[in-house]
Amino acid sequence: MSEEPFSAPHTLHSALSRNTGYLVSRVGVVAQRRFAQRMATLGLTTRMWGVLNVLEAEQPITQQALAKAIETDPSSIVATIDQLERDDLVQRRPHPSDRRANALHMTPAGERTLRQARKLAREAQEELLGPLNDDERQQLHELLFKLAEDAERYDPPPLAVTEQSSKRRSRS
Amino acid sequence: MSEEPFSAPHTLHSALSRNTGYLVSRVGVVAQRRFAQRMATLGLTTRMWGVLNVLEAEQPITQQALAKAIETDPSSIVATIDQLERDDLVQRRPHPSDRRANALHMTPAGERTLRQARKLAREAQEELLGPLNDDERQQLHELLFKLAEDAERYDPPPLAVTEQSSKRRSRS
DNA sequence: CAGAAATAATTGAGATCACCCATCATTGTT
DNA sequence: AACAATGATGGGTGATCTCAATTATTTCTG
Repeated sequence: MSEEPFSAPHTLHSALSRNTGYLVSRVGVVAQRRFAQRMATLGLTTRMWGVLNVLEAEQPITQQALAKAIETDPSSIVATIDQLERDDLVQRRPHPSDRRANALHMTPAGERTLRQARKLAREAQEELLGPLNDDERQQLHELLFKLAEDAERYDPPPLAVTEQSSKRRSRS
Repeated sequence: MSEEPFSAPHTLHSALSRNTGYLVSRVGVVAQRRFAQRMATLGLTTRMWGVLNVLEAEQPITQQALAKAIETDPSSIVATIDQLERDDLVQRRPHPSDRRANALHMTPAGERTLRQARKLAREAQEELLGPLNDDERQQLHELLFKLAEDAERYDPPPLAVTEQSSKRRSRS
């Protein structure tokens, strides 16, 4: 009897929201979208923001290392750095011991922009986590961190699917 | 302060993983990617999976309502239904009272496929939530659900920004 | 030490996808 | 009857991701 033929749609459908995976994914894109919007204010993309963050922590870094750190294709880094260099937020300098590589450095302007970006990031965070109290935020963060850590260990990026598996593997 | 010049990259950088927003987003894409891979096994995309789920819950539904339910553009629905119909998982029937609309119905094959898809979804879920115990899973789900609920209320999908008055673009 | 293999940066070609607009048929409104 | 709103659809655009190929340089190996 409770089966209305063409009932109201109303988003976040229960049939889907049962799946935690669906929820992470969904919340993830919304978070990303909002974040991107905020960052656009400073002329930054999410990736540029990522670069600045990593760069601040590991000042002279190589583009390869950077690519791994922000989990993206090395070829995508190129354009990102191009942009950042154009905006004078980052500099490509010659790597001291490897002439193939670039040593990426942040400029003073880059640091300034990063500070502003941090403010926006906090705002975005606040907006996203609005409905949660401090305890819950803490919990959520820890849980997600575990997943992120684990996921990454297991996630053999969609590339290199079934090769001869004759690839040298990194060993830490 | 030990500042190694070109230290190891190692993914999931601390500078980024501090942001819960970054974590959701990151975990979200990984989850989605894996999920999609699994679903591809059955010839399904994530969106098709979403359609089947909603459809099962609200049998005769209109494409518009469906679009809202799975949070996507109505025009994207068209191709999705085309595919599902081609695979004989879904049928477009005439809407009883509105000749513009289609009444979407699931076929028996659709139900079968959905059941199999559910199995895969459980597997994916299991893989994703591997490092968490039952309590934690429960917690995570509830937290994400709150966020999803809230986000969606606030999220004025990137479309229909404000009115025609918001033509401002950042340029530097 | 020469030659081979691996690595760093880069370019460019597809492929995919989200978003948007215009169109057409139909419905609802006055 | 005229007009606005809605459902389905097609098409077009731009952004993004992925992959392959290229060049320069370094590292490995016999």
